[in-house]
Amino acid sequence: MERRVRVRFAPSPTGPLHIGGVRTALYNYLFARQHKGDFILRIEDTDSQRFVPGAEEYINESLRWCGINIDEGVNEGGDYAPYRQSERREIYLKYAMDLINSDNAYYAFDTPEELTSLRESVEAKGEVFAYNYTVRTEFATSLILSKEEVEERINRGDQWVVRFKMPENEIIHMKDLIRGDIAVNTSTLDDKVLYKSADSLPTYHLANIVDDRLMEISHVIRGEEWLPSLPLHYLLYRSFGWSDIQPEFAHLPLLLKPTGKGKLSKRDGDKMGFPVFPLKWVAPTTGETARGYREDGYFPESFINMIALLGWNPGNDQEIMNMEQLTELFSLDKVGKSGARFDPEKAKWFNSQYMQKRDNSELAESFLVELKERGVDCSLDMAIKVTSMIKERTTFISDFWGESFFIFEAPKSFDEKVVAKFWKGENPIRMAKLRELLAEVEDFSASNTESLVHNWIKSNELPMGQIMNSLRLVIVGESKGPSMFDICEMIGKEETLKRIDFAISELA
RNA sequence: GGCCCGUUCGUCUAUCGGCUAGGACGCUAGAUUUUCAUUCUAGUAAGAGGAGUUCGACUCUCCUACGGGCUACCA
Repeated sequence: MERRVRVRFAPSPTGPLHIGGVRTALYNYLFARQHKGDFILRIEDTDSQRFVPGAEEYINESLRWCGINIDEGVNEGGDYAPYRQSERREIYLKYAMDLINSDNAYYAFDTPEELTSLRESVEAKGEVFAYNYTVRTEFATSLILSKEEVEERINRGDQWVVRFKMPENEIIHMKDLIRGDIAVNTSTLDDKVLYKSADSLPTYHLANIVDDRLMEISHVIRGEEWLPSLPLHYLLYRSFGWSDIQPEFAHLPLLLKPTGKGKLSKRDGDKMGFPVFPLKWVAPTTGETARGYREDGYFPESFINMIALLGWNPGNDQEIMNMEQLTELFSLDKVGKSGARFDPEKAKWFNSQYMQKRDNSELAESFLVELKERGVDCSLDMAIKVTSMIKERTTFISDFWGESFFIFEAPKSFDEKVVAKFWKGENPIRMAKLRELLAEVEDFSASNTESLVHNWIKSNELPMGQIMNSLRLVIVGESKGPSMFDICEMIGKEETLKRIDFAISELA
């Protein structure tokens, strides 16, 4: 019998959710949906030192914005609650004790300070310090201390940790859904801390394995940075006797900087001018801010489409896909093995694609918000007309104003280069004549003015380019924008004539 | 340093032993347009290097180089 697919996204609330984290969440979500399984959000807040207020809310809001729906989680609840590890703390100690009782782990009484200084002195000699089978008997641990001594130390309040007793010289064979078979010799691994008495909390490794088991997780899909700890996780499952029901693993390639070395970081975004986070973030303590895709004007569909293709593809040339299509097409064996450099230019291209698909009235409503802020009075109807006129030339809604300001306000100045090029010879006189012609026009619709003006140009054998560019200079102030007749219709007869008059007197 | 993972156009990638190596972004040129942009067309550009297996290798194996990750009482 196939077991029910249950996957989880398990971020740590230590700050804003990174774009790579969103991708991990997305792949988990797509996998769950495709297999009619469950997508779980588990908050891994076992590091009391690094906890950041607001980070959990940020994670939830980010996923909501992306359209990644959570089946079970801190806000949604579920049969396996609680989903916040800090609320599950009493669970973990028992499992840590089980490991000690089965001789797979042991108490260690050395303090972090002792270890740091020891590590430093060893490294000063150019050697590598590893807390493993070669040295563990040199420390105060339950491996060498008598049972009574261990109890006495614990009772008198000495701090302790539980460390995993990593086997010596054993080859661990693992399977990764993306990378295939992997083997590691346990002698290269160390005795990881699983539980710490200082805050009565487990470390990631213990909490993760215990919760994945308890929550009946079927597939662990996570970032490649976890690959080195996969042998430990295998060994933990084995020590608990859960090897036959452990989840399958898939380690995702990392997101790399657009240029240079290393993985994508907040600094890259700051330096190159693109967001690294889905939403804007304000650090609660420092007040430091980081821009977000939402605030930068990206559509969530576009954002999702873009990150979905970072490290995965459907195997054909299709690039524009919505969540339903992604769900249908997603496959772990089409996930790439190597890290993907992030390309901000392509991100923009995706948004312009989605811009064209967007409904005009929806876009217009967003545009109206900006117009209002600028003190521009505009009806929804008008905004829709403007939108349909300019959207094909934009990537973000924030581009709208720059592409349409001349519809809402007359030019106060005129582009010098365009003036030099077109406001010469007979053109000023021609504009005066054109003004007379337009003053007589009753029906100011684009189609009517267009045919009238074109006829006038033809019958008088006037140069089309000179006339139209001069008119554009007069009406817009520079050499850009959609069809002149559309613009004239939009601003109306009165305004058109006014602008011609103003330009003639101003440029005289 | 050690361990693990990876390596096709500048970037994201297709190819699962037969390739004249395909698509997209970007860039360049041309066409369309009254302008700018859009759009369309075309061009640019890749299998890290070396051995081996094979009739045949981008695809499989090994070595080297390079890149990435991990190496905390962080996740």
